[in-house]
Amino acid sequence: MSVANEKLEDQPVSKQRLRLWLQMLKTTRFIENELREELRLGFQSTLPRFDVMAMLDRTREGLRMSQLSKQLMVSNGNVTGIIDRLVQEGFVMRVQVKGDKRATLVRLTPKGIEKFAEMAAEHERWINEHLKEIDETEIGHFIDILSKVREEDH
Amino acid sequence: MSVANEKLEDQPVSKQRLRLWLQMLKTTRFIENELREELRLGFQSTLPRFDVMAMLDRTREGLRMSQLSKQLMVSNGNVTGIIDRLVQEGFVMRVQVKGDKRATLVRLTPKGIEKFAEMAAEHERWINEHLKEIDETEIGHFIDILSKVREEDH
DNA sequence: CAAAAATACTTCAAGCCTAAAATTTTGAGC
DNA sequence: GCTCAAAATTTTAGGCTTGAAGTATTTTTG
Repeated sequence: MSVANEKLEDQPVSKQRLRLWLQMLKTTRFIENELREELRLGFQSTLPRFDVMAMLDRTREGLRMSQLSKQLMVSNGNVTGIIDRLVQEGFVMRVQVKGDKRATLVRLTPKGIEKFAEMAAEHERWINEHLKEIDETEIGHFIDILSKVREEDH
Repeated sequence: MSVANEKLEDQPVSKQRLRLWLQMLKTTRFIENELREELRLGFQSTLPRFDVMAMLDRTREGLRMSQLSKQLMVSNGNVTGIIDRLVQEGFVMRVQVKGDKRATLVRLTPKGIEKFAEMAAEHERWINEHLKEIDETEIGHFIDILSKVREEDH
């Protein structure tokens, strides 16, 4: 590729991608702020707790701490603290894995399942409202682009 | 709208929007994790500090604390702590606004300008690499969709 | 089988983040 | 000038987050 090409084509695209990234960040931050507020006022809960409960709701038999932190892309030590508080509140319980005394299985309590169902219904409504401008065709396209980013990046 | 319609059309779209949101979150979290690591290893810095410096670099005459927190969409008290550390490191300085003793102007020091220039160049390269799968046509489309979300939501 | 390496998790220190309360200063209305 | 609401920022308490160090257990390997 020529030097002229680099100046005329690569540079602008690189700046555009940067602009796109800043928009992505701003938009997700905006929606996260809204959700945080809604969870706080409506359920006296937080986003991280909701995320953990959502993951546990999908796997009722429970998940290991390491699986949780990997799926949520947050550190190991972080999950420990969030689970501590959820256990404290009675929404989650720790169960020993038999055959491996190092591991812990974490699962929702009946109270946790009930609470999550309420939160999830509202959550879906909030998201649908915030993203209402994106139509069915765009959703698919958008998801494709996003998954390409994560695939490529390994 | 009929009940049948609601079941056949609204429900699925609402689920799809939810899925889209989860993908957005996962993708931005992934890229943020990469950037955090790169800033830490390459510059002994952090994402929040970089964000603040980026904002200050765009407005060399300085910004008020309140403008900073509004632009970055983070709380007032949060910015105080980040600026404290940047001042400590010598990259930022606080200047009194004359005519209003309540307000503080914050601006980059020469050392801060220099440091930021280095970081910004690398940062643009990292973003361009992570988003390399998104071509010029898609970028524009993507940005349009994102801005619609924030517009609509007020 | 004993030593070493790997795995699962927790603890720790430091930084980021929020909402709410506190502090200081400003600006109106009297 | 005085009073008081509004504005700009900091402080505070509590929760989230990370990377690194620590503990216990399991697996590998010599």
